[in-house]
Amino acid sequence: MSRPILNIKRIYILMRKALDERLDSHNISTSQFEILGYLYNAEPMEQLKLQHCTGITPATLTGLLDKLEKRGLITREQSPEDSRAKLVTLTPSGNELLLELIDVVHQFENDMLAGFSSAERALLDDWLQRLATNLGDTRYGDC
Amino acid sequence: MSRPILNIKRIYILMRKALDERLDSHNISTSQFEILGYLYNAEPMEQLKLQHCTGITPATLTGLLDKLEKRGLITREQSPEDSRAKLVTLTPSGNELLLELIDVVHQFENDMLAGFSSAERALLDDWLQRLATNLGDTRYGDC
DNA sequence: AGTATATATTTAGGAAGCTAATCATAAAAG
DNA sequence: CTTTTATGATTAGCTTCCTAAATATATACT
Repeated sequence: MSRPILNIKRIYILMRKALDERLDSHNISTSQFEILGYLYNAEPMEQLKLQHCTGITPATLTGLLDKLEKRGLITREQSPEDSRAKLVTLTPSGNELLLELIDVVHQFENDMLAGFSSAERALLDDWLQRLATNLGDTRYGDC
Repeated sequence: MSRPILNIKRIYILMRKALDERLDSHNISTSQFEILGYLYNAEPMEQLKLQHCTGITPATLTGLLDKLEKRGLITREQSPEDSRAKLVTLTPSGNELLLELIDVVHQFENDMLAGFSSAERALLDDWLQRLATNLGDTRYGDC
C-alpha cells in the first residue's frame, strides 16, 4: 500500500546521512549550510528573520549559531535598533567556506535527482512546495 | 534558487510534528506505527526482517520495540531456529490499536496531499521511490 | 512614571535517529 | 573438536531537532 509518509521519512534520513558524509570533511551540517546560505551576500540579518526563512525554531537556531560562531564563520552582535535582537553576519572565512559548500550541495542534489528531466525537477520542486504548504509551512517568501 | 534538500527536510519536520500531534492521544510515534504496520496480519517476524523492511537501524529498532513491548502491543521471543534472533508478534491489543491508527494516518496522508489528483499522487509516489533509490535505499520488496 | 503585556533570544530537558562497541550464538576453517 | 569469523540483538553515547520555561528588553495602558 502507498505510504507517502514513510517514503518521506526514509528519504529524509537517507538524504541527511548521504549529505552529512559529503559535508563531513567540512565539518558542517545540513542546517548549518542552510543558515550560511541565507547570509550570503546579504546585510547583517536578525536571528528572527533567519527563523522565518528557515523555519528552524529559536532554540535550535541558537545552538546552530553557537557552533558557527565558535568556528568563526559568523558573528553575532546586538542590534542597535533593538537591544533584544542580535544581528548575524557572515565572516570572510564563512563566505569562503560557503562557496565550497555550494558546489558540494549542488552536486549532491544533482546525484539525488539522477534520472529526472529538467521539467520533472521543476514539477517535483513545485509539488514539494505544495506539500510543505499543506503541512502548514510558515516560511516567508522574501528570503 | 531551487534547493530540494531544504524542502525535503522542511516537509519531514513539519510532517512529523503534525502527525505526532494526531497520534499523540494514542501515545505512539511515526516509526512505532510503521513497525506495527508490518506486523499486521503476518506471522511472527524476526527483528532482522523488520530492519530490512523499515530501513531502521538495529539500535533504533531495539529502542522502539522496547517501548511497544512495555505497552503490551507486541511480544518478543527467542526464535527456535536461531537462538540469537528474536521473533516479534503483534498482540491482540496491538492489533486493535493498529486498526485505529491506520484510519488516523490515512486521513493525515489525505490532508497532506490535498489538491493532488489521483494521478499526481501516483506519480509523486513513484518519484519518491526513485529519490529513495538514488539515495541508496536498501529496503526489500517483499515486505 | 509604573505596571502589564509582548517580543528576541537563551537555557533546560526530551524524543528519535545515528554509529561504534559489546555480548551471545552460529557457521566456517583448521 | 577448537578456534576464528560472522551474525542478531543490545548498550552506550552523540547529534539534531523539538517544547516549555527563563531572561532581558520593548511597547502599551493606565
